[in-house]
Amino acid sequence: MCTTEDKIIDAAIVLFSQKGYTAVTTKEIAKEAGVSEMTLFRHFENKHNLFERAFDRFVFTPKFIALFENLEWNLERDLFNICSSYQDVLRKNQKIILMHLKNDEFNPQFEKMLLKFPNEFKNLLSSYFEEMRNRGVIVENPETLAVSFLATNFGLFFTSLVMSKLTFNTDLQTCISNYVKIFTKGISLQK
Amino acid sequence: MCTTEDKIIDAAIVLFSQKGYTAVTTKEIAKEAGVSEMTLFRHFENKHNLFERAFDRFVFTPKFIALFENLEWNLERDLFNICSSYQDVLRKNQKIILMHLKNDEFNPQFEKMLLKFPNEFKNLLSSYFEEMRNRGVIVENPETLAVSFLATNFGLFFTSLVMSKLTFNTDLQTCISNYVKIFTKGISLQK
DNA sequence: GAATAATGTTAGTTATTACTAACATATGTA
DNA sequence: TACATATGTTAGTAATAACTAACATTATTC
Repeated sequence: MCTTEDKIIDAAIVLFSQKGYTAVTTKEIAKEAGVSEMTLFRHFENKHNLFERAFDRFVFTPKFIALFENLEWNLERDLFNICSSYQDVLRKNQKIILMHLKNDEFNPQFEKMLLKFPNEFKNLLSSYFEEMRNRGVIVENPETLAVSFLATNFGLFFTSLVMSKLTFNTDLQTCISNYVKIFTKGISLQK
Repeated sequence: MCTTEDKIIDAAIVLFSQKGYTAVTTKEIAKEAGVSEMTLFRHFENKHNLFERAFDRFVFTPKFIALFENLEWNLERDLFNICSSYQDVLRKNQKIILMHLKNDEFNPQFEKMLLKFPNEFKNLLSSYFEEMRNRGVIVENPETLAVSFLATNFGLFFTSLVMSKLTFNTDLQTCISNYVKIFTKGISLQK
C-alpha cells in the first residue's frame, strides 16, 4: 500500500504532533512505523532530516484566493463558506500545527511558513469586508472584523480538538453555523 | 528579593512554557535561575518534582462564580466584563497553558485541573444565557452560545500571543470590545 | 536461479541527561 | 569567634539517545 518512507513519515508526524520533537525518540518512531531503527536512518540520515521531510509532506498549502473568487456577496452565506473552508485548512494542517505548538522557536523557517496562512487569509478577509462596507452592507472596521473572525476560527478549531475532553454538548458544525449567523446579524446594518 | 526556590521555580516555568518539559534540562534551569545545578536538586529532589511545584505555584485558580455575581443584566456590558475577566484568567495562566500545550498527555492530573476552568466557565455562561433567554432578551440556545463565546475567547487569547509575529494592525482590546459589541447585537432580539 | 537492493539484527560509540557523593566556600547567627 | 546552614565545585554513575558498522536475511528483478 505505501512505501517504507511513507510509513516512517506517517509515524513521525503522529508522534511529533503528540509529544513534540525532543520527547520522541527515533526508536519510538521506528517501532510505530513497524520498521527497524536502522531503516529509518538509512532513509532519512538523521532525526532532524526526518522532521523536515515530515513537515514538507504534511503541510497543506491552501489556495485561499480561490475561496474569494466564488463569492455570492451574501454576507451570511459567504462567511459560512469561508469559515468552513478555513476550518478545513486548519484540520488538514492539524498535525503540523500541533507539532509546531510543541516545538516553539524550534525552527523559524517553519514558523514563517505557518504564519503566512493567517496573514494571507486576514488580508483577503479584510478586502472582502472592505468591499462589503463600500456596498453599504456593514460599517465596522474591515481589519478589526477580519482579525476577530480569524481569532474565532482558531478558537473553534482548537476547542474542537479538545472538545472530547470537555463536557460540552455542542458540536463544531452547530457552533460554526451559529457563530456565522450571529456574526452576520451583528455586523449587518439594520434597515 | 526572592528565595532560591523562587528563582528556580520562576526559571523552570519560563523554560518549560517555552520549550516543553522534555526539551529543558536541569542544567539549563539552574543556569537561568543563576544557581548551581546541585542547588536545584537539593531543593526539589528531582526534575518532575520541580515541575509539579512550578505548576502548583503558577496555576491561577479563578473564582468564576464571583464574575457572575455582579451582573448588570445588560447584555453588552455583562459580556464585556466577563470576556475581559476571562482574558485576564487566560493571561495569568499563560505559562501554565503553554507548558501544558507542549506536554500533552504528560500528566493527566494537571490536564484535569486545567480543563476544569473552561468547563466551569461554560456552565456559568450557559446559565447566564439561559436566564437572558427567560427574560426574553435572546432566543439562541444557551449552551451553543456559551461554547461559541468560550471558543472565541480562547482564539482571541491565543491570537494575541502570536500577534507580534503576525502583520495584524488591530490590538486585543479593540478586538474584544468589537467582538462583544457584534456578538451582543447578533444575539439580541430586534424590537 | 542468480544478482541486486531493501530490510533486519546486533553490537557498539559518543554525547547527553538526570542525579549523587564528597568536599570546599560563603554567609548569617549565637 | 564558633557553629550551623545554604550554596558552589568537581567528579562521577547509570541510563538513554542519536547514530554507525558489519553482517544476516528477505524481497525483487532480470
